[in-house]
Amino acid sequence: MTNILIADDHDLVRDTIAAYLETVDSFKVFTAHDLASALEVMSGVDSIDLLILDYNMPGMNGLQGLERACTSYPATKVALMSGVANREIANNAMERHARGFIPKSLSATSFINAIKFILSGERYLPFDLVSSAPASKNHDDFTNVSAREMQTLEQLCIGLSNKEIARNLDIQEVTVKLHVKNIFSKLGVSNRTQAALFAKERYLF
Amino acid sequence: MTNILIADDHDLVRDTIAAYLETVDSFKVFTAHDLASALEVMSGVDSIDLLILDYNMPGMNGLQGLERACTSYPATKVALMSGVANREIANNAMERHARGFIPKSLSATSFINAIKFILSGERYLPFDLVSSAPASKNHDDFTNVSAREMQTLEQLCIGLSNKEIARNLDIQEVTVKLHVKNIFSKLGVSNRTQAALFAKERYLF
DNA sequence: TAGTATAGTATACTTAAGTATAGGTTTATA
DNA sequence: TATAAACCTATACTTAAGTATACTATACTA
Repeated sequence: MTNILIADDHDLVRDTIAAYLETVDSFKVFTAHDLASALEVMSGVDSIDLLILDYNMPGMNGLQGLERACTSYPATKVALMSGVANREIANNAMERHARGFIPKSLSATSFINAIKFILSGERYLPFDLVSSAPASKNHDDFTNVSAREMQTLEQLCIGLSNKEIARNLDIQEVTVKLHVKNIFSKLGVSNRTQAALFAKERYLF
Repeated sequence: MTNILIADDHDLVRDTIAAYLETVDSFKVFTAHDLASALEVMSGVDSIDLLILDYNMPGMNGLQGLERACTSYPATKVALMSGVANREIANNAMERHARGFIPKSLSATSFINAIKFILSGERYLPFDLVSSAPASKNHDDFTNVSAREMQTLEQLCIGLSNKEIARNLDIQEVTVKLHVKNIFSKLGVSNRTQAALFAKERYLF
């Protein structure tokens, strides 16, 4: 027997999905109308295999609710469901260890398939939401770079000249040159193009 | 009744998959051992709903076989199957209108789910293959750039100096400068850093 | 309080980048 | 066979980029 807990504040949506899930397969479905009551159900039932959280639901607070559920019940697979198929939300959710992102625009059969996928250990993200997914930032290579050098690097990353950067930061061009030179040695590159590419590859700006 | 044609040159793999598909659901499964015989079956049967092509199979010729099948039978959903879960191949296949990419490392239940997904109109790509997928290239902004200028731009995009580019292309530095200047005006940028960023943003190299 | 890091400036210099004009070759196309 | 386009080179020049050393000033820290 597979236990599924579905949490959504829209009664109609939640209950019809629950009813549908119980008809098509041997699922035992629990429901909740917000995050608090969802976590309450979690603590009362022996084991929920899959927890489906609505993104726009009291207590969710963006992706904080997702993280809270994931850390509180690591054995349970947690998926996020949302009415708007936002790419950024989906990617952030997956980065925060969601097992799946379920847009409500999905067809009923696709919805079932997605749930089966997640239950079988796969992670599910609709293809049209991942066709160009931005990777996460990597700040490790920039720990030695000072604040002012960082501002310089930021302007360098849009292809500005030293003179333009000096004007924008309201300092002399020689000072910019100094910052630029320090950036090179700290990043291990040898010119401004390499520095810009280096930062961009690590999705700094 | 749903018709599925599975084409793979490994008899054991193909026939066990076919047998498995017929047991779990109401699928009518056809088989082929290479692309030529697959297309032959296609022309003989009224309608194949899903065609599964093995990437390493006689007649495939990389992704040419996929394209051939897609264009010859636009009404049929075509998925690519491969023993090695290569990200680049998967993305290229999806760009070439494959309805799914199925790594053979998939579990049996996930395999079934993937097929159901594709049959229901979704497109399927395993999540671990898309966690940081590069977007599709955009060549529109580079139609006026000549071949030699393109080679120059490529080296410029790794932060090389004019002198280094000249050495690599075995031409004089002045020629490189000419190419670089032409690149600037064609791309509408004003220095090499902007040119590199411009190309990178469009995933050219 | 001496040391260290960041930040800014100044002067001076070398090298690279970028612009401009002129002229040459090959190759494909009208 | 012109005529264009891509490709390459030469000379000459201006500006930007990058390096080096030396000198302030502030703020934090051992």
